[in-house]
Amino acid sequence: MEASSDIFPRFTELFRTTFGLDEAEYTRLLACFHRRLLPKKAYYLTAGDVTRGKAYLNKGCTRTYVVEESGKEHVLFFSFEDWWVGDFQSYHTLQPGTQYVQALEDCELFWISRDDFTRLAAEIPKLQAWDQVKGRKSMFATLNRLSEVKTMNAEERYLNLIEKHPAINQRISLQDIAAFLDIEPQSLSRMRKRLSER
Amino acid sequence: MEASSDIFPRFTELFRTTFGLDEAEYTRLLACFHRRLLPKKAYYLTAGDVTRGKAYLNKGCTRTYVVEESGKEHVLFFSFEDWWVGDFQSYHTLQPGTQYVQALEDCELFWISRDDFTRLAAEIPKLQAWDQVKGRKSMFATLNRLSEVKTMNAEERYLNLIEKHPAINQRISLQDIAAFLDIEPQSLSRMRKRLSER
DNA sequence: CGTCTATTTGAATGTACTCAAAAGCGGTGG
DNA sequence: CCACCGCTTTTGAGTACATTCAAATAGACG
Repeated sequence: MEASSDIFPRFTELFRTTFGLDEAEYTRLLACFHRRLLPKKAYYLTAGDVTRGKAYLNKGCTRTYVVEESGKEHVLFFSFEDWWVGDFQSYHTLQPGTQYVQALEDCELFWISRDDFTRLAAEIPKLQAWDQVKGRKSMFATLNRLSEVKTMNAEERYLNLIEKHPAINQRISLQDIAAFLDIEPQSLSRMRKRLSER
Repeated sequence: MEASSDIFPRFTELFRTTFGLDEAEYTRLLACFHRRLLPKKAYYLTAGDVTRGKAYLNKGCTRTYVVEESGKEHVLFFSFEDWWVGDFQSYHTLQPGTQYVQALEDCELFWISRDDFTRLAAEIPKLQAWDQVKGRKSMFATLNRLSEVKTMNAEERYLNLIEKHPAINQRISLQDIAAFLDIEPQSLSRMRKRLSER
């Protein structure tokens, strides 16, 4: 991928400013990334795939979900601009994953292979450190999600979601939000009506 | 702590055999651990504590739980022999934690301070690597737990728990298992009756 | 404008919940 | 050894709320 910081300012800032890579390191890093477009409804990953790399989400949003035997879908989380997407477990174990990652809007991804990233990380200690910190933060987030799912009911989790992502209703459909809350679309529709009546 | 592999064979095996530390490294490591007894019902951690180290659970079992505003307790997981206990987030951020870790039986812990572990890990690369792998595995486990909580109902999760820990009913009380499943003790009692009638 | 999908609304059902009480169990002290 | 106490588990009855099945309405897209 070629340098042209105009079209991905956040990505540039992440590695240059926030993260402190010098010009040479950044150029080398950038050369390993590949731009990939994912149209709405297309899959970045499906269950059974082995994750071959990691992807920076520059534009658009995705849902990461798992499917129970009955066929019901459960959204683990949504991802938006400036997030990294992929199946963490499959990435590290090289085993087939269990997650689906689907574009909910037309997406632009910057993709880097596992091998390239591993090599770069070995050469650039800052990158290694960043990856570890990112892994840890992701762990905190997941543990907090587990707490949340266990301690809060669907309505509390809905209000929580809206608080964190005020524009969520403009970008994510009712049924996807319902699949995130693990309730039926009808129940979410009724919940919204109930909440708006206050 | 002094070397006497008889009383903690799994711990010794973990670092010597499985992990491959040499005599000198192991002795140095062991010197940093402190034996700590935790009587039944005592707390290793409570919400608000900053986790100052990590602890290897040599004997006994614990519950790690969070409390919702109403006062209801939700067990995130149980820990048994050969597990490490602590509040992962608090350990890394040095912020007050949100979890309670309570002994469900008389416990024996081998405790090491964050500072000692950090220093040792810097000196012994294998230890560093092991810690990272452990962190990753713990991440997989948490993500799988999140999936499980979202896709399975209380009965499925109960059967799952029994499958993984067949002796759980001998060691953990009905109310603690109910708090793990996020249902009322009455409901678990009825569920057991229903299951035994088949 | 018409078709297809998403959302809303209605009615009946089921399951876990709450409140309440009884039964079981373990430990302590007389 | 037995009686009592506290705590855990079981059982009962009524209630609340999300679900299911079903249909109507609204919105999106060609």
